Amino acid sequence: MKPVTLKQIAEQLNISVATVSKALKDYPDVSIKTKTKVKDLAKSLNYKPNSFAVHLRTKESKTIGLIVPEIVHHFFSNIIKGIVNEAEKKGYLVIILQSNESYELEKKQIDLLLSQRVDGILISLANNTSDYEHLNQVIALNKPLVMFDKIAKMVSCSKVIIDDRKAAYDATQHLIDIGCKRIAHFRGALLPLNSIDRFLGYRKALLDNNLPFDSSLVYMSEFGDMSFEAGQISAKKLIEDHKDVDGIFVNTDLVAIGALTELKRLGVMVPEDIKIIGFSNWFMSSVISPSLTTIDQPGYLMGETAFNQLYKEIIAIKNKEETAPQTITLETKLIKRESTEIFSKN
Amino acid sequence: MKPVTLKQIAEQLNISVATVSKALKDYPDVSIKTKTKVKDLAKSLNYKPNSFAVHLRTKESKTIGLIVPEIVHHFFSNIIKGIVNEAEKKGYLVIILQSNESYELEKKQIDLLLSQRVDGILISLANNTSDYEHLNQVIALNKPLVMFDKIAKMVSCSKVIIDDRKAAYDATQHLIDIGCKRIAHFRGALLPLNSIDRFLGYRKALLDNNLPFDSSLVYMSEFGDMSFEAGQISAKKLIEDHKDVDGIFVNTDLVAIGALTELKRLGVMVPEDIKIIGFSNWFMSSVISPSLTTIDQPGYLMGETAFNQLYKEIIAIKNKEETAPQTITLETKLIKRESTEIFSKN
DNA sequence: ACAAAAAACGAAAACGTTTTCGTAAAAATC
DNA sequence: GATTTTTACGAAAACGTTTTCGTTTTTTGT
Repeated sequence: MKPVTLKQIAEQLNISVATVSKALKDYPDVSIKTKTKVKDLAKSLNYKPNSFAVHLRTKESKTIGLIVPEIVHHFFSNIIKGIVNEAEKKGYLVIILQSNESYELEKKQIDLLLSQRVDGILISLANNTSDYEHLNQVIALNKPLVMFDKIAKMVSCSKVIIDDRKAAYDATQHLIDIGCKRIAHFRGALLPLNSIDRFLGYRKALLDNNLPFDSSLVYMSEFGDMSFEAGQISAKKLIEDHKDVDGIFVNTDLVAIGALTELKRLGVMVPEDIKIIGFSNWFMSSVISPSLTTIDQPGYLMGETAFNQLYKEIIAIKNKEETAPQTITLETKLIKRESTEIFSKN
Repeated sequence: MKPVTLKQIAEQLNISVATVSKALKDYPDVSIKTKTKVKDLAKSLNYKPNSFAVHLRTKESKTIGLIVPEIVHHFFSNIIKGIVNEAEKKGYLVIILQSNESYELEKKQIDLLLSQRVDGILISLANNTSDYEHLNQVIALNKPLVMFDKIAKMVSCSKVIIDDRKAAYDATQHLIDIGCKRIAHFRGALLPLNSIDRFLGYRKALLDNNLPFDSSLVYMSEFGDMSFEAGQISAKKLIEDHKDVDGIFVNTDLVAIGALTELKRLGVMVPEDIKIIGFSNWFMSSVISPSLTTIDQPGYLMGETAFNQLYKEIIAIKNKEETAPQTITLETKLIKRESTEIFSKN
């Protein structure tokens, strides 16, 4: 009933605890004979080292902390999966926490993880996080910290991101390439940074193609929420305000799908009248009708990459090596689907 | 740089480690004066108890393990969210592991969690888990174990489930109520249990309504996978084989959406020609067109409930009370949408 | 002022490991 | 067979807490 300890094994075999410990870890100064005796008994008693005792001695927990703003989200759950899978391969466990887009919670959770003595922390910031003291505290403790997707440029740690500005540029360019002249943008809130960058990418693409930038074509949902309804509302307004729009670049797929639905309801044809491109490549974008052209964000890869960077830094610190913070930018990909198919006008 | 310890605080204040420890935990045998001195210094040094030392002494880790077959899944990520949120409220951290629907991995992960000395384990089984030794091992160690959704009836532990048979019955009954006479079923694989129960609910509803059960109307995808493509393939076969079918009850939403798409491609109208009902209420079911009638599975609530049951058992064991395993059945709800709207024939 | 009671503190053991260093036993060398 | 070298083992400290129990100090009552 109570877990087996080294001591019990030692007593049964009439040898010392030290020898048992060393036998199990294949120290060279234990004879083969006792090694096999010890290992056999350990297995038959189903011995499992007490991780607390181990970690107390060795100062490493083989555990990392992960903070995401929201668990129920296709992109983030893919990231989580990437992290968890990769961590397990390297013998690390992942403690997961959800900040619910709240800075206050995020701060508390960092504290929690620190007192849990995790070996490192992976984090994607809450939207309203603009103070970075809690993050700098982690760095000050010389504990590896890697940020992904929703990052703060000011914090001096490694980051794994996509190039939102470039991806948005590509998306907009695609609309232009297939003939759109009046392109609207349904943008995200003022924070996180990602929204801004996507907006800037959109604007740059217009200007680079000698299309006028018209700020009245940029829509932001009332509460900055990225919901299905936000897409519906913006689409309705857009059709009321601007009859001549022929393309929309939307900040995120869910909003794009809302817009798609509303346009359909209003009798506006996609892609015939208006072409739409989303962002993130949510699974559902491939199965709705018309299917949604979008930018693929490599969630799983981002999770893997973020963990591997963290792992490198954990090992480096263990070996007392210096490491410089790195920023890794992952490739995005334009996924062409029906919502931007060229409609022949004959 | 190195974390602050009780010893350092004690030395600075010229008192013993014991007193410091007691002061921080508000023991009655420490004077108010020293308590405030200790607490102030602890705060200014940003002292955080070393969790390993604490846990080594107290024998509880304030950590639980969670194993799910798949993280990237709307239903499961909702469950995860419910568990993580509820756990945090009670001061517990969650270590998350993904079995990838593999029994082998699941077994290893149970071992991992046990050696990590978690206070309890939450698990939803992999499809091919049919041996329960690893689970019984947990129970034998008197460590709380709660299974949810994909359970094994044979294992003597608490369970949180929905009544799949009844839910499937309700779904089928709904099709019957709105006039369907020839109802097909796209079922899941032979495991998990849930598929079987849904199939049985479907059959019972037919028989209770004096409709013949025709096994040729029951389709199972080749590899037992519940994918979009599986829905497309089954739909195609169905239309080839049975011209007279007017309703389909599908094992899960994603497959239903695949079927929906294929029917549309084949020129079969939903709901006019064939009515479809899914299962699980994936988010996308509400935004596709036609929107999909389905059975709502309360994922978040299931997560909350599962954690709370586990928590109860953790506390009970701590207090050396006996607890009998409980099975908690959560309510499902029929969500009526366009895919089963009644089509007036005039 | 003195004993008794109450309050405040500390010494030490314990939790289960890991690892250093010293020593005993066995093997090798001449 | 005596000495050295090699091999195998164990004692003990350390990691940072918590908690019991004994001791000292202060307060109370007379």
